[in-house]
Amino acid sequence: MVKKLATNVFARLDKAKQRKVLEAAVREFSENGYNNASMNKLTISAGISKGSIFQYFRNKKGLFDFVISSATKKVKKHLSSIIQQSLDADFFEILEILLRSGFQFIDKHPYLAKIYYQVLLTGDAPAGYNVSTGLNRKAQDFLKKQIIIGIENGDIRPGINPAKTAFILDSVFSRLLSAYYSEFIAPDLDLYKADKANLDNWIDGAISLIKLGLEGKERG
Amino acid sequence: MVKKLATNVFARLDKAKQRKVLEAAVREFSENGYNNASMNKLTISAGISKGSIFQYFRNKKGLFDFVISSATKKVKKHLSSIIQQSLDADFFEILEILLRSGFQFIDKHPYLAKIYYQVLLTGDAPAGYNVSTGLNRKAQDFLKKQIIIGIENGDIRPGINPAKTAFILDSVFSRLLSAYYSEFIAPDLDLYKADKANLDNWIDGAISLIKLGLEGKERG
Amino acid sequence: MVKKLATNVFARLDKAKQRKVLEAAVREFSENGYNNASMNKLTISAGISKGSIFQYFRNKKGLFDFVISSATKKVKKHLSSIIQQSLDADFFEILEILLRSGFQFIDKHPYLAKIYYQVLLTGDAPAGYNVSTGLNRKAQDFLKKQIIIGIENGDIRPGINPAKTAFILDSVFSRLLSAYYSEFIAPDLDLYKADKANLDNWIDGAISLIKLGLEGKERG
Amino acid sequence: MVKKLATNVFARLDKAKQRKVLEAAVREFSENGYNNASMNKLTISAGISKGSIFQYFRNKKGLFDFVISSATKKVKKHLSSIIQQSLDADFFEILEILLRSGFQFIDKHPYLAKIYYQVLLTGDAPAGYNVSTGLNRKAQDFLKKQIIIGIENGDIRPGINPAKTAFILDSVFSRLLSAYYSEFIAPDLDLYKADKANLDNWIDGAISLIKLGLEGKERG
DNA sequence: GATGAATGAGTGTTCATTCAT
DNA sequence: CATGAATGAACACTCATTCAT
Repeated sequence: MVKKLATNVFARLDKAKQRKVLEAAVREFSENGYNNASMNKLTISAGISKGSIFQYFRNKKGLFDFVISSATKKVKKHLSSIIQQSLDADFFEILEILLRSGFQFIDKHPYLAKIYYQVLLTGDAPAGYNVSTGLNRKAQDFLKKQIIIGIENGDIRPGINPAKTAFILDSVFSRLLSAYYSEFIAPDLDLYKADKANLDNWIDGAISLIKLGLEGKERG
Repeated sequence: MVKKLATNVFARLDKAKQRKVLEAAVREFSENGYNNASMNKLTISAGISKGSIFQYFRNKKGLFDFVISSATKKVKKHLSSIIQQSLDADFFEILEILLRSGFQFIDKHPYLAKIYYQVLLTGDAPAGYNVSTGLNRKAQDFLKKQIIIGIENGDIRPGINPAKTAFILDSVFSRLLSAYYSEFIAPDLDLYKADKANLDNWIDGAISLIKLGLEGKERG
Repeated sequence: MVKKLATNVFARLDKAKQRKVLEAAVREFSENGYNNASMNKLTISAGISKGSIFQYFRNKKGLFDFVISSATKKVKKHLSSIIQQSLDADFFEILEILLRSGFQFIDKHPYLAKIYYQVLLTGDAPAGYNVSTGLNRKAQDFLKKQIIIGIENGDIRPGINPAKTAFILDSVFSRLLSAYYSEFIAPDLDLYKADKANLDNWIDGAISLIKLGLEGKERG
Repeated sequence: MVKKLATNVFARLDKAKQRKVLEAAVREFSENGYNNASMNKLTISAGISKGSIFQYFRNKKGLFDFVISSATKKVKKHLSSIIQQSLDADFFEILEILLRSGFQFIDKHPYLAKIYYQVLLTGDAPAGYNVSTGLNRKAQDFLKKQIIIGIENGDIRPGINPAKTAFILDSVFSRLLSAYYSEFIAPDLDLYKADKANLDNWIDGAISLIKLGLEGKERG
């Protein structure tokens, strides 16, 4: 017996309606976290009936899974364009591309990043949700691989631990991104919804700091 | 008529009872976040009556405020001992002391850090709660001040933006601490509940990386 | 305008589809009782659209009526073959045939008996459903008639009340049947899904007990 | 840690309120069966708030358990008086006492029997509810023991299987009781809410029938 | 000052049924 | 004639908070 996927119903819907529902869901989860998001309020803000949401997604977890997986798709699409741009770049150029495109992603999808970090950093997710198989690991794996290549290239000085360094770089990048979409992370630092000039300034500053820490060639 | 401060009543209580209530509250908020924490369950696990807790703290927000402020006191006490240790230390030694004592703080108060980062990173807090006035700012201010001193000392090379650098260092440190208390942040990196050897390894690695990025003197 | 009978549409359907729908309905009602049966789940397990089932049967009650009436037809068909077998039999042989064929009926239609007894014994049926016009009365009427004949024959001793005795026999028989399809009725008595040997044993035991109670001739 | 029993809360209530709630619950379960009973409607008919019921009994199953256990207590109390009366009685006198007191019990607690048979015969009970450990087994065990004694006494002819016979007697008795409280079981037989004369008539008829089936001494 | 029973709005979820396609 | 998306009332259950004792 074939189990009907919950999303089949949703997928057959009018595209505009799909977008409306997805946007409302993203917003609700983003603003309240998983457990505190209200299916009731969500249906109101999406302009659909209570029964419909559950017909589309079976339950709250189903909707959340859908939100996450559609977000993941968006991230992957985003990343593949980054990888294109990165082909001939050295390690620190790749870092810059990565960071810059992170900010761009937030510009395009302002609520997704918050959901992602909420899940990752607080575990506020459906029961049994496996956080660690997600994007976080992929991001660090990507960084790790680039670091290894960078060491081989001579871009990065040898003797550093690629996994740990990837983790640290990821920490910095993700906090920069968080501070870009959330006014509370770094008040007074002009990173929240920063304009292009400020952003460039931060990117340059962060990258050059990292460069000094990792670069393979002698200074001077 | 002067409104009695809620905590007055609580403060006059038997110390053991105070501790029991506070511990239960810390635990409940830590495990569930602010909005998802249940006052009902809390009273049961604290072994206290429902009426009493509302008498002591007026409402859920009041209890949360108390938890946060008592946590803040603990952090400050912790920090003042750090400052003592830091008097004759150079910048990078201070960093190490800071990081190391962060891990110690988590060992002593395993639930507090989680509450703190939950509030900071997801905004899961009482309506109108002002996150940015808290410890986060203080931590960064302390770092900033040390950086400025470090530049003056020649420990740190000039040309660096102290505020931004403080923010970045704070990002790294807080993520390291998070990964120490949460199994999901950095699986496979042996930082979650790490033993002394692993911890030293991480601390050394992180500090020396930062040193390379910031240090004032020529390498070699 | 003449209102079309709901079942007309259904009756014209492909026989295989009819069977699929009926079987799914029987199963759903049997496992959950009338009120707790779900039309939503039923349509899924029947592989039919929601609209169609309401077109065929108008509403839940209509479907239930159909299930009951089709079950009644099956029972009647079954009974008529029993009556054939019973033409030359004495009363206690008829009883045995009746009981034995009851077990056979359950083997062939494992879910129907449960529905029937659920309705009869708990009243879990559509609002206003008239239970007492059903098979139950017919079974007792049949028994009553046989008892009267048995008395006339001298198979059964005179002086007993045919209607009451029919009721009592029906009680015993129906409980035996119930215990054959439901594991909870008589645990430890090896009647639930009994094999042929056990079943024969029960039938012999029950019939000979009844014989002793009713038989017309002197013992010994 | 001691888990507070849900019924503690309820037990501390005003007796009149306890009775009101219990009666409403018994009625609701009796009229609708377990799954179809509505906690919402129950609170309304009991005149209490939704929150209260769940404070008293934790959940629907908890309330049901309480209803069943309080019913069981009533039955046991009832039975112990029967056992008193049965001390010097022969087997068939005991049977009569048993049946007669069954009718008396229904007079006193008109809804309990229905709940009991609903659970037993249809399995409409909380998930995981173990039907077979209940009163049913005890009733049959009691009958079985009496049969064994009866055989030893010579009241009952030997060669009879006590367990199976107990099951059959139980079938007859329970159906008689069912027909006394439910108008649908045996319409036209004057057993539903029968007056004393009718009841005596049924009891005599049933017992004498059984006597003929089981009695140890020669007829005539 | 301490208690804990009471509350009703809120939660996620399922339901039988309708009706535009 | 078949479909299945839409619906809103109903479900069991939890919540923070109140207040009479």
